[in-house]
Amino acid sequence: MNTPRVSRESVLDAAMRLVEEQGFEALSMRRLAAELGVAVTAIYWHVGNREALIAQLVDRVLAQLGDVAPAGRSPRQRIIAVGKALRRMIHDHPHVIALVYEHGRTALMMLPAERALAREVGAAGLDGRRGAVVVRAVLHHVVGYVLLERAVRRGPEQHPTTAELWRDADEIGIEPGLARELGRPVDQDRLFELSLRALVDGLLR
Amino acid sequence: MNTPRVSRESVLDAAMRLVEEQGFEALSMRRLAAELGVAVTAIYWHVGNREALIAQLVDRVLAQLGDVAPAGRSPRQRIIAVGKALRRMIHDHPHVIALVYEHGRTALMMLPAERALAREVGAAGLDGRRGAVVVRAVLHHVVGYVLLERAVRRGPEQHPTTAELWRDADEIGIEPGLARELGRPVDQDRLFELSLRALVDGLLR
DNA sequence: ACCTGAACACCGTTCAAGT
DNA sequence: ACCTGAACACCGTTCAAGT
Repeated sequence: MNTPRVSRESVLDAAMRLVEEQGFEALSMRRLAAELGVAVTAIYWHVGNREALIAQLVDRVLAQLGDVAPAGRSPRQRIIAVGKALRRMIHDHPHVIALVYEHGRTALMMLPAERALAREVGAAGLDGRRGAVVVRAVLHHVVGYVLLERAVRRGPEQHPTTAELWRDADEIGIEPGLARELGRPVDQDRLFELSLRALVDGLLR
Repeated sequence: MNTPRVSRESVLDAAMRLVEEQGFEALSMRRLAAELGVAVTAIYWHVGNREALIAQLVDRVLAQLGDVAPAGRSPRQRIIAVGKALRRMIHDHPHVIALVYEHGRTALMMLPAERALAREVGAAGLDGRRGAVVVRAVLHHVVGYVLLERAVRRGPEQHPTTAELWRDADEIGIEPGLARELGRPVDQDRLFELSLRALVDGLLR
């Protein structure tokens, strides 16, 4: 009886490395096997099939993520802080969101932040119905924003550049100063913070 | 000289049908060929390779989408109307967003709505810098919201159901009435409209 | 308990060859 | 100009067989 060549953990480790270094689409059973120096079918013994492997990867990653820590004096400030922390957390683990999104477990990823928001909203003294709307609206705004950031960033070098798209804008009734501004690249950090603040202000009014 | 068996258009038609009926992942060159009753390689002659095929599909779909029509009396109402129309448009073409998202051309899909928003924001009398923030914040909110809706809807029947997730909430400092409310299913239409209104209110203040 | 090898049914893509 | 067939390098998965 000789020691096992791989284990569930070593398979997950290698899979995680593959995803982090080469992206989600590089994760194939055969490449994984080659990486581990083992026959493809050995992997199946340890983790089941590909879908199960990904599920276990998602579980592991979600466990690592950790809670978001709110900071600030007023409930309003703390709600905004949770939103910013959530975005930062997702940004710090770009491979995670691909994995989680592709496997349809976004709702679970958002749960810690949802709870943190619920605490702050409760502290702000809102009743259940109005409070739930605030929690969910903020949560949706933040996560949706990050998903879109990802989608747009992934875009190829656009054939028509952003500036060109707005060159003819005044001909179709768009104010020139506005068109010029919209032709510039977006400062995502600034836009995120401004829109989050506006949303929270609108919700707490 | 006999007539061609397929054309660029017939290939795109068949590909579109495949995506609409069986989803994006069902679109393979070989299946497409089988559907058309032709050798796989014939497709390559007409559309290039798979990536090029998808690009042409995206172009065609974006051309079909049409503009969003604003309605309402005040600029504020019209901005909200554009946001709602954009979400409806994306919802009406669920296969489109998969295609566009997967191919990184989300920014182009948003352009008509962005222009409609720019007109309304200009009419509201905001200057360039502030107006651009409003346009982009609303646009990001709406599209991000829809992307997240998609992600969450795709989630498998969660092992822990939503209600269970909030059962122990009061033990970790969450107000019971709020926890009960968060355990209920989300009314997406209502939440979308409320959060959009709040965002616009916060932005126009 | 743990691993291999062969086999099956799929992929996308290239290339020489046919009409 | 338009299409075929063979070939190559990939996939995920199952199954019988080995130790």
